[in-house]
Amino acid sequence: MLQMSQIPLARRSPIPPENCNLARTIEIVGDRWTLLILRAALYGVRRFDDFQAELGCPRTVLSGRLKILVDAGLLTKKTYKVPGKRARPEYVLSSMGMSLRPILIGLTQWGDVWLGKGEPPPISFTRAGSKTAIRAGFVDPEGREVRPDQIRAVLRG
Amino acid sequence: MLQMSQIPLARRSPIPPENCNLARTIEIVGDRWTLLILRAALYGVRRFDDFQAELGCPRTVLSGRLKILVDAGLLTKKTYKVPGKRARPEYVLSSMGMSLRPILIGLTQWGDVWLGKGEPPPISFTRAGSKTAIRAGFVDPEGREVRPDQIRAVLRG
DNA sequence: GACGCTGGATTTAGATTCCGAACTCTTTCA
DNA sequence: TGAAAGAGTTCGGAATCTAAATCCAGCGTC
Repeated sequence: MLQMSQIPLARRSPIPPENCNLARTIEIVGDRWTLLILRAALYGVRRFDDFQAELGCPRTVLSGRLKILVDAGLLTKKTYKVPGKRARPEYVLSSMGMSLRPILIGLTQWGDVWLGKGEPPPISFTRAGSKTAIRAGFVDPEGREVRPDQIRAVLRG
Repeated sequence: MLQMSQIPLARRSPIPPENCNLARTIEIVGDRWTLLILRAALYGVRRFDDFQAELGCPRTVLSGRLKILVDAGLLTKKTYKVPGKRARPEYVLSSMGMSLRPILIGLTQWGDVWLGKGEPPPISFTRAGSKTAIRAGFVDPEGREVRPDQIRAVLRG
């Protein structure tokens, strides 16, 4: 993760995957169904059968993935009650899960660019009150953009 | 993906996963080994045995994942030749794969915050020539940061 | 030029996970 | 009393994963 144009050859990564926070993150969210669940959750889906209809995955897989996400802290299991119906659980994003939103948007935009087949993207993102699209990127502490070729990795110790 | 603080209940997402670029992206990179391969590649790993030593995954799985990434266009299969040795393939990131870097860095920083166990992150990112850390985020066309609660989703049509 | 070495990749067998459908359980409505 | 709806669990067969052994091609060596 050094320079954009050309990454020097390495035999191993500078940080062993065992104590890398990226690898730890991948252990949780690096799964097709898990990511699709988070996608649906960010669009407001909360209920078991709604997730199932949205994803089309086996109920047993959905059940397992929801449990993992609740245990990891990305989803919170609450109870909802429609009047005249019985109480049921719902799965809502915690702030831990919410903070993955920039990454999901970034993946969406990556797909728009590289997999979009020339069609305009079905969903785009703007600043509130504006109509021009925003994009995922990097900012310094003052909120100014840092272009990809300016990024440098710094190892601790 | 509307407002940060409270997402309204939805029975289905506004975009069916079949023609959603996020879902298409997840089909490619939504896999534990694939993401770990991309992580290693961004750190400069290029050779089969180096990937294998880095990831510790079965060679058959590695072989399959590399093929998927080459077919999808994220990796390019080239040939390298050490003098006195025979020519061998190496797998280098294409610009398509390179452009995933902000997302991988974003995932790293998400892990630093939520899975870091209080330790300072082993790797951080700065602007070239500076020492202050940068972060993944959103910018408008003029390069100014857009804070998460200012983001709005806009559907086409 | 037969032999071993080395790096890349496939084969094989067994364990795990996935999938799809059916089933369970509980409360509410008719 | 019966039927419906929501949230799961159970179960057998199919696909995938893992680990280890094997294959394969070219280079250096003798």
